[in-house]
Amino acid sequence: MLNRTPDLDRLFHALADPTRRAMVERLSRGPAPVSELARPLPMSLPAAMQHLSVLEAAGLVRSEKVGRVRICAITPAALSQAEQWINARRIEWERRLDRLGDYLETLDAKGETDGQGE
Amino acid sequence: MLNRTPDLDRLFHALADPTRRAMVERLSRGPAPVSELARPLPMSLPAAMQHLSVLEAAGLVRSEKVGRVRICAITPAALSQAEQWINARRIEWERRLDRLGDYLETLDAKGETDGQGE
DNA sequence: CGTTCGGTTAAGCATGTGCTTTAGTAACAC
DNA sequence: GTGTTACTAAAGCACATGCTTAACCGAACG
Repeated sequence: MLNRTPDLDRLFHALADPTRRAMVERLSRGPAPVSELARPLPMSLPAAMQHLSVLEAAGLVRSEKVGRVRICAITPAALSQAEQWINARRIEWERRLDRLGDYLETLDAKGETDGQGE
Repeated sequence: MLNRTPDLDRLFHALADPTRRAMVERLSRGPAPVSELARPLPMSLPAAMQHLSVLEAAGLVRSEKVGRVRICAITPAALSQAEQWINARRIEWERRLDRLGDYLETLDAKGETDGQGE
């Protein structure tokens, strides 16, 4: 049921790098050419390109060549896929804590008890 | 402003592995001992333990020894940190598309024009 | 006591990742 | 045409990751 993870793998892996997150942050504010993405980074341009292709492989970024310049832009849908997975986990444990709450309430009828907390 | 990323690194990296996500999924439904987390996995127990320590290092999982058994549980707060980062990106590009929308509306007063699209 | 169970540590290895430098190619400027 | 700009492709290298097996430890059980 949960084996369809090839793109969540790529997605989270892409986001696990500060350089790549910086690129996504930059692109959230609008499209940019490769060289502009690379300029602030402490690495060579080929290295930046490699990060970029990881982002593209993850579906987070889309790019298109215009003349000799490659313009990059984010693909919002990909990010929301990651968000959905996280959300699904939260729903699960919230429901569980909810049931636990119910259970503790039934215990509450008899006295004070707790096994929860930071 | 965005250089405080040491734990987003660990967090996304931890989630980038299907084995580790499976563990988180399992733990979302309730605490479990190490051996129960490891049982369904196609790998040795030490390998599973290593994944587990990645999850702990990322702050996603907390564990405690009870007798000779180690009980593991998720730490919901960590997940929401990842969610927040994703959300922040969405807010940024939504605001940007919003401004673009405004801009296109002002153009609309004069006629039909577009520079945006797939 | 000794044995099994659950977990832990350590060493070793194959592969992957993140960078580098070097050497291109295509578009634009002159 | 030549030269510069912006990107791309390829090779190579240092280090990290993900797994293995073997050996070990303390808790529980007889």
